[in-house]
Amino acid sequence: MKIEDILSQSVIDGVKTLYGQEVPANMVQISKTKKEFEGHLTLVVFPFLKMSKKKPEDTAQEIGEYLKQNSNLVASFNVVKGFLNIVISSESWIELLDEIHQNPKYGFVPVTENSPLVMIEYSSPNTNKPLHLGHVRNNLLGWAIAQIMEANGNKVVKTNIVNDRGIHICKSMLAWLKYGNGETPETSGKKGDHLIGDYYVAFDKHYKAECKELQAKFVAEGMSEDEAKTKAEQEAPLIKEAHDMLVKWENNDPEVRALWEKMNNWVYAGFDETYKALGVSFDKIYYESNTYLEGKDKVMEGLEKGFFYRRDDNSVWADLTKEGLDEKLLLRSDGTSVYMTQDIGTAKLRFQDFPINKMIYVVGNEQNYHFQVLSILLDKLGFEWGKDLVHFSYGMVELPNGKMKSREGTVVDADDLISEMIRNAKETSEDKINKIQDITSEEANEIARVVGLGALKYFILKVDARKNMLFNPAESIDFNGNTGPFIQYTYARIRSVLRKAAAEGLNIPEHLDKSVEINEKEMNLIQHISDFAATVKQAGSDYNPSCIANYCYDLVKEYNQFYHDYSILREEDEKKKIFRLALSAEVSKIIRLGMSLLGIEVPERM
RNA sequence: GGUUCCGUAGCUCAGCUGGAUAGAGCAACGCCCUUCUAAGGCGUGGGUCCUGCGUUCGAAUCGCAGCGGAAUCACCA
Repeated sequence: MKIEDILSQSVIDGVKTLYGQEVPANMVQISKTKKEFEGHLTLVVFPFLKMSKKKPEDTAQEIGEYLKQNSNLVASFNVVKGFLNIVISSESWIELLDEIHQNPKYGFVPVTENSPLVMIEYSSPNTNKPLHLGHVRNNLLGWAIAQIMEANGNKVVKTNIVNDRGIHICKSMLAWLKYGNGETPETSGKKGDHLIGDYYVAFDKHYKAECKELQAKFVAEGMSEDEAKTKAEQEAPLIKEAHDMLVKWENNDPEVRALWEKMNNWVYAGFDETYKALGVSFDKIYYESNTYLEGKDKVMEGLEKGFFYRRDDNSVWADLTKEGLDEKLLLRSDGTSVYMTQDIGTAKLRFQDFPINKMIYVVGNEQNYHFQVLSILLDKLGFEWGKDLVHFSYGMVELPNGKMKSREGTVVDADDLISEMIRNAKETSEDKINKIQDITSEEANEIARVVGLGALKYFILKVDARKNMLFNPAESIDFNGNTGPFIQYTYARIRSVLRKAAAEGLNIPEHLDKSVEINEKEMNLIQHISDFAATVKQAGSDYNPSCIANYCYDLVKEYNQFYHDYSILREEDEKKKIFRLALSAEVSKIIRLGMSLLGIEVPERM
């Protein structure tokens, strides 16, 4: 049981004994003591003044004395204004550390058969271009939140809905046919997704040229600039051809379908490489080409029940003005479905496939409105989890001169970024790696991979997911300071100390010796370690990986100060030496667990 | 215009279920490698927590208003 909780109960008992009044648990505010003051935990006594009818200092003194008498946790206390600073006994701290020591997955709630099932949708790429930095943020957040949900005792199904059909795919296909000369990933040496992406860009280039020409022609015929532009964009031969191709695709034209399949497979092979490099995976992948026709029947059902209405032109709409939103189109006048219809259909399929208790969509904040609507619609249509579906909405990744725009070529490509990070890590480590004598070049490469990715992942995950974040390609991601490698480095250093200790025959006992005298810094470290469980819980309820990242950094920073102050292996007092090794081992364990929630690997040496 | 989100050091970000003198990293400057891995530690300088009003013993944190920025409001996905 947590020290705070036990102490909190003692405070409740104390107030009752002293002032004869029951206080609700939420009135007991216990927080960590600020660094400037002596003590571990601080009770804010202001809420009790009305009961004690005394000055804050006197009230705090009284409660402090009660606690010291009645709780064996409390070693001493001091009062500063209305704050009661409590020093927890060193024995209690060691007991707590021992408890953590016994539990190799401290802070993780085990998943059982009866655990709720959470489905997490993330990644969800289009198959017409390679993944960029925005997708990287999505994938890392999706993976991290999946790990965090699992650590909080949920069964997790990770899913991906691949947008593999539509006009954008046809654009790539058309450009490949027109300008490709039969180029393949094999003949060109390009990754499949990059190859297709190049043709998407090629389409856009030629299309723009056509539009410009046409626009000039229409203007010459007497149209206004704007009118001419709109008309040109609709009438350009290339876009018409692409639309024809889409119609053929929908009519199952064998040639178009074969080409579509061939090119999509190239893209999937490319995506798989990127996913593998990022260390993310999925349990179930849905393809829009299989699901885009779903959802119509659900809409019709809603129409019959009177949730929706049909306009004169035959289109179907939901009126959400009562919910403070607009009206939303669900079926076009030609009866075909739109994005929203598809998402309803996908939801239906998923519910058939899995007994979902909770659905989390990891999708950018540009779609906040969409998910607000989807939630209401699913609820109306009788999906139990519809009302409280979670849209894990994350901010855009911005560049110094604004957003990434694929058409303007200002995207940061995921594959390029990953290999750049690994290369930088390799260069950086070359200066330092000679500290480790016996290291093979394979191991050096593996370290560079782990560190490079660690830097990238931590850089993205440490910032609050809701906020837009800035990435400056000119200043590549750092390896010093508040970074992934800093945390990884601390881990590797602890592991090195533990290896040396083991070589000396020093082993950490199964149960820790409670008679060791420990100092303030050590107690603070134990307190910090024990906070891990609460942090994991908070990350799970707030859907917030960044608090795990910040927790790891704080812990590592504090450990580094400890590490700097004491030479563990040179310590004369054997008991103390063992205790410090045990403490270090627990720190390394927590770092490993915390980083695993972020999908960041930790190296045994670096 | 409606809705939603954001605004904290020169830069990138923490802190936000109200609590003590608002924290890190980067950048600048100065110390510390014969000492378990210096990707480290210590120190100096740097703040109108966008503004105003309100609630409160107490506000960066909560409420309202304003200013500034972003997203969205498609028979695109």
